[in-house]
Amino acid sequence: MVDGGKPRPMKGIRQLAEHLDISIGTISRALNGKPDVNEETRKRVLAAAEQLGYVANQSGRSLRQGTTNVIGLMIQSSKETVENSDNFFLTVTGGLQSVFSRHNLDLIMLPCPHDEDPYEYLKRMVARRIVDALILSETQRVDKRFDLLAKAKIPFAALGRSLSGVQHPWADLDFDSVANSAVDRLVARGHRRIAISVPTSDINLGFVFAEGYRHALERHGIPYDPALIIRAKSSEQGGYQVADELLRLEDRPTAVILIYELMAIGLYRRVMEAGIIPGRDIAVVGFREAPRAKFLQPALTCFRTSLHDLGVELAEILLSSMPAYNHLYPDTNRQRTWSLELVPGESDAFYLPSSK
Amino acid sequence: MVDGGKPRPMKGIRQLAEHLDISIGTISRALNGKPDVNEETRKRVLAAAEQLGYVANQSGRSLRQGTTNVIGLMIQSSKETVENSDNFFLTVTGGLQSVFSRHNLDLIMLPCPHDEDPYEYLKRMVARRIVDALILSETQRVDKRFDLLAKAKIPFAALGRSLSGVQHPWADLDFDSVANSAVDRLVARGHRRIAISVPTSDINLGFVFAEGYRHALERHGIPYDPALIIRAKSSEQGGYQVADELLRLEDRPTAVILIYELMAIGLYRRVMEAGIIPGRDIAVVGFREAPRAKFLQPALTCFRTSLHDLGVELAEILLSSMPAYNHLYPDTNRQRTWSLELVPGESDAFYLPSSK
DNA sequence: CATAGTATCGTAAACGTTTACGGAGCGTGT
DNA sequence: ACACGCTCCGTAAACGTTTACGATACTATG
Repeated sequence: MVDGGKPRPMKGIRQLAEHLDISIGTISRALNGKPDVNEETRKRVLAAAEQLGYVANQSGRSLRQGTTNVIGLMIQSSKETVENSDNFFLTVTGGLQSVFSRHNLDLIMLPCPHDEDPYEYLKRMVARRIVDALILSETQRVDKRFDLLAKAKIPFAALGRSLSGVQHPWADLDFDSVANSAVDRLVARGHRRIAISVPTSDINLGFVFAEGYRHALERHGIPYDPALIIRAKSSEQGGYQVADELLRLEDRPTAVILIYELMAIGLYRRVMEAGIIPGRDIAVVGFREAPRAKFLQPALTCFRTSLHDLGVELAEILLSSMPAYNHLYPDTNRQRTWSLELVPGESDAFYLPSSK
Repeated sequence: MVDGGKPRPMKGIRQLAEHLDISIGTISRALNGKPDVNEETRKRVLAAAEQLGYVANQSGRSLRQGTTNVIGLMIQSSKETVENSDNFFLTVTGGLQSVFSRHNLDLIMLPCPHDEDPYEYLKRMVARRIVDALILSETQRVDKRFDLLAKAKIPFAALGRSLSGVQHPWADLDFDSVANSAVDRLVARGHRRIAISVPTSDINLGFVFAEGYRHALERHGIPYDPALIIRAKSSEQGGYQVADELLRLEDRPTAVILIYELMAIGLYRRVMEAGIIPGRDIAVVGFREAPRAKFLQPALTCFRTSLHDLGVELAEILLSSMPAYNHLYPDTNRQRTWSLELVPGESDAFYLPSSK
């Protein structure tokens, strides 16, 4: 057997092997940190790989190992839900990656097209085996996607709770306590008719938010009025519509809780058109994103949190439910609500004269 | 034939072949629409695949074909971008997908972690051969990534121009003409000291914007004052800082052009703190996102465009530079600026008394 | 009947990895 | 001398596809 010249240019690991005159098996072991390889040769291999710019072909590796080292984050970006969702996802993504990168896992975002059914899209992605695990977001109240993933035996976690697949791992903002403390704060200022905005879609956070609101009212002995639950898009336009609704109500609320802070822009606009000054004639409390709310006029009272850290938490929850990694995250609480901190502004600073 | 009731999930093409008693070659040909297969058997194969939920394993296919049918969109989500990107990426993504889906191409987003060098990140993604082609965004004035992609012979296009790789395909908003018409409009209202905000980073759009502004001034014979070019983050906070700078200038400008509309929130806040009313004492023009600007108080004059259609355009540009698809997009202009439409608001509606 | 052509299908070889298995070399203890 | 264990490395078989090639049956043509 003459292993003489090079009849044709080899690619990949074979070329590297030929260049070093080492077998491909050893090369692979050296690169993957396997124990049974001389440290001396490992150094040579690593150096040569670096120099020649060799990186293992992912398809070959995936095919052999049955694993892709890629985690998918599915986002729906549907027109109806949250229009300003990018920085939300990108910030959470940062937290996710800071954990995944420690395990050489890459995160990719899977944006489901508007015109495709999310369930079918997910089914396709799962079947193609392009990712090892999945993170779902914008969870619906009942969400068939959980059943699909459970049946396909693909590890997953969710950014947001859901009623389906009760035991699924998730991390979620604590909508419940936010609604509670918002109501507490407003009641302390003399408000009794408090409106709340919820999303138009069936996204579960809307229900959780509304339930928290309802419980808080109960606690204060304030009657619950369904007319004060206003469905609107989570955008400036939605805020404008919320104000429209408020103005139409006969016994007009003195306060309103918005589920998304940018809605305040539209709401401010609309009530001021009606001669009503936010922070003087009507109290407004928003949700999330304190740094932005600070610059509204009047500054919006709202709730701050670190979406980055929420991402970190969610990543750990996911890894703890992946067989290959769960030993690293032994007793992780797999269902975790993430708290927010109240940031007082001027939008609800006044006290109702009728109170006390 | 007893149909047990629950068809268990298939592992691969071999089991499908066994189930149908057809060779795997024929199965593959049938599924991929190859000509030399009987229509009758093709129907049988498709039906069985559908029933058993068989979808080709992507790794196997990629390995054999050397192609993944996946297009990557790299986003950097640097701290600054995170704050202002809003639904920018998701909207463009929608346009991209509407084209790609016609060719059975899936789009994934590749978010480069904050703490990783974009160049190294891209290099890794390229080497792993996880995508067939790439779309770059947030292009820098000089951007080494283009050289990397050119050398790796990976098809690519950019969302945004760059000075490097002069001949690279791109689609970009027409910052030049936006700056021009903003200046024209302000000059027509009597303004001669017009400030402009640009991003703090080296992202190329800032330079293009500033150049357009400069040319417009030249056209009107207005002297160019570097002090009127204000670097600030593209966020509410950035807008606040812009206002700060403006107030500090001795010969205070009467108008300001913002590169990102949300900056107006912070700017409004700051100038009003100084007793200056936007739309009366100072003219403000913003860039992009007319629907949102409408709800600011006073409504912001800005420029509207369809980011979705920009995505469509960009997708076609990319496909036209991919060998496998370029025959479908024969004479596509591979460098395309995308125009915007002025949406008049109230923020610059007044005329300077000194004019005329 | 021989031959060529056509439609359809099966066979097997890739694609680039990882890894189970075994073998060579060497040291050590009996 | 022998057995044994250890360290290190090469060999070859997978992983699930696609596809070049050839085989078969059938039809048409001479």
